[in-house]
Amino acid sequence: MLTLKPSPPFDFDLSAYIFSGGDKQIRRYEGERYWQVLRVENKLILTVLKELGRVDDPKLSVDLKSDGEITNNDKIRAEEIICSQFNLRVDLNPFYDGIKNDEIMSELTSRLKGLKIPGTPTVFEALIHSIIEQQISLNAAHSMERNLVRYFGDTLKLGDEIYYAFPTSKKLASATIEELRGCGLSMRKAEYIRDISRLIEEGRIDLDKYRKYESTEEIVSELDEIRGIGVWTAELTALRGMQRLDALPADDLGIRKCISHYYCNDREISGGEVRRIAEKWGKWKGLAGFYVIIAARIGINT
DNA sequence: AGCCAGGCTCTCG
DNA sequence: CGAGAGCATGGC
Repeated sequence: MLTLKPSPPFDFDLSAYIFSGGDKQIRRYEGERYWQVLRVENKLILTVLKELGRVDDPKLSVDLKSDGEITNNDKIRAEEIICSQFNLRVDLNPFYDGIKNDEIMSELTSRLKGLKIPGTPTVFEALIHSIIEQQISLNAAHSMERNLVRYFGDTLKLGDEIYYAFPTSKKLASATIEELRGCGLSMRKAEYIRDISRLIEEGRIDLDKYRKYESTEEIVSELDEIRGIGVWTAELTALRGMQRLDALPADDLGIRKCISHYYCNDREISGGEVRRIAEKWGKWKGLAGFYVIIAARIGINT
């Protein structure tokens, strides 16, 4: 068991709330607990997170369970992944200060104080999710994501419970198109996912190197050159997988609708208009976009 | 039933 | 080149 000290303010339950409908054997938030399987040093560890403190003095407990020994090094690695994934070390105060002149955003942030983006443990997972979520409804995408993880993901058995880890690039690189299509994916998406996984296995793509990049735009333009990845997919991957809080998927239908709801009276707006509105949020525009999405989802009206 | 849904690529003209 | 068809499943 670990106890983490996130940078305040942090509202874990609000931040994990989007996983309420998740698969119990993959990742889910329920009864004030969030759980998922992490791959640490090629070992599968179930991590269960729970908030013990308060928004202004947060303490996050992490329970680790595996089918073998968990070393001290494993714990350190798991802690590192969770801190990064949930943006625990990010101080939200500069964001709140930075959007002070935006009345609407100020209202939303005061109502959603402590909300941080819950990302993915790996860049690869964010990228595969983003590809699957291209164009189709989230419900359809989530069903395919579940199929993919259940079919290709390694299992962790703890007593009579079984959990699935997100598949490795190695596993997906050797998948057949038929298997991937069997998860509900289109021919195209099956190809994108297999081919990108192969490029990673061949060392032609190094997703983790992007974390070191100074500029998010540079990341997006490089990812954009890969077949199957457009600007939208690259931005979403940077936001959820690389904790780039300045990455705003402006062309996203949900973002466009929600920003219009709060800023343009629900008139249909373009990605370009979203980018223009988002300029004033500066390096926090991806995070601000997430606030707007969550605000709309839980029905905050200004 | 049929149409749209957090895009992207490929193919025509 | 720019526009337009095609894709997959889930939900309304």
